[in-house]
Amino acid sequence: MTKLENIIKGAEQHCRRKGTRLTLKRQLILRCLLLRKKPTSAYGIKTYLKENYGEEMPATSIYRILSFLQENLLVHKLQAHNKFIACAHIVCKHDHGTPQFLICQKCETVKEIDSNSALIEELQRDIRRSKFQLISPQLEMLCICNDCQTETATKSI
Amino acid sequence: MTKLENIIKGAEQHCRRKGTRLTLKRQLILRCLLLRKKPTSAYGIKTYLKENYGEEMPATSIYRILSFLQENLLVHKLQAHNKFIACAHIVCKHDHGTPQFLICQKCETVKEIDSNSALIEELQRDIRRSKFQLISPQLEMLCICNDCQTETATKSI
DNA sequence: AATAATTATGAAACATTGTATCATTGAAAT
DNA sequence: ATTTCAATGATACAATGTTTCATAATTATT
Repeated sequence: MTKLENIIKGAEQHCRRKGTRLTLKRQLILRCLLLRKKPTSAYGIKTYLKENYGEEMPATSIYRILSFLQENLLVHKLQAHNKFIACAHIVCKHDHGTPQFLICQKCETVKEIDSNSALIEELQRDIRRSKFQLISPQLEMLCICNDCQTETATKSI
Repeated sequence: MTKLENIIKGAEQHCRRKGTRLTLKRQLILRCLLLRKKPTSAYGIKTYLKENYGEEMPATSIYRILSFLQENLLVHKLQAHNKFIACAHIVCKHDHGTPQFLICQKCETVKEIDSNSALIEELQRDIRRSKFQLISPQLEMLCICNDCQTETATKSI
């Protein structure tokens, strides 16, 4: 079984456990995001579906399905560019505490890292101290990735 | 001198030091954000200008001016909702390391907090370890503020 | 199995956010 | 005074997201 199919199967199980359904359309959109790897906008998915599956899906449905996938922790929305990306931890026991995304501003590569959980806990303490309660823990950090760094360095010589 | 005028004066000095100019239009938009206090969209500013100053400003100009204010560290853009807010530290020696915003999802109140800088440094180390380089350090955390929490708690009784 | 109830998706129209391009105005500099 | 550069205006458009109402598919109930 391919890795992709394995992830899809994992996602199905995950939904079943939560009492929700990973319908074919939802599966299709998850597939897109898994294949694309890079963050993709809702309309980007629309185009991708059209070009690769001949499937015309209305924007409303795509947004709805993306919401479903987010609620079921299968997809993250990157606020920084209004784009979506498949969760990197669908088939591992990794918990979904506070995902942290490093986003390259040049090539849009995204790396989901796992900082020291003590660090995250301290951040949480700071938040509680300010009388706020974290509801959607997610950190996005706008970066330049190593490849793009060396690229520009070379160019400027 | 009012606090507002004091901040505007501070912003002017700040620009002068950087060799940029806080023109009247730029000042006007900064004023809006300082008065509104809550995060405001570009078009929200447009409406505000119209209603409160009778000033019709094209969207392009507003976006341009917001970019200017961001570059000059007078305004932050909150990625989470595509809205803008005046920097809380225009007239203090506070440095602009890594601003951290707690954003209430109900009432949109924003609190700019200052976590322990050791914490931020560790986050930076994690990033470097992943071979990324932070370029626009800013953390946005989606929360519920204390007021909205107690409000819903009361309602549910 | 037939029907009702619920959940999921489609379609159309629209609202909001953001940008590209080119023209115009205003300020600063020689 | 004229040139130059910086700042703003105007128009058109692209991209993102939502509202509303209709239809289809699934599940539950009899």
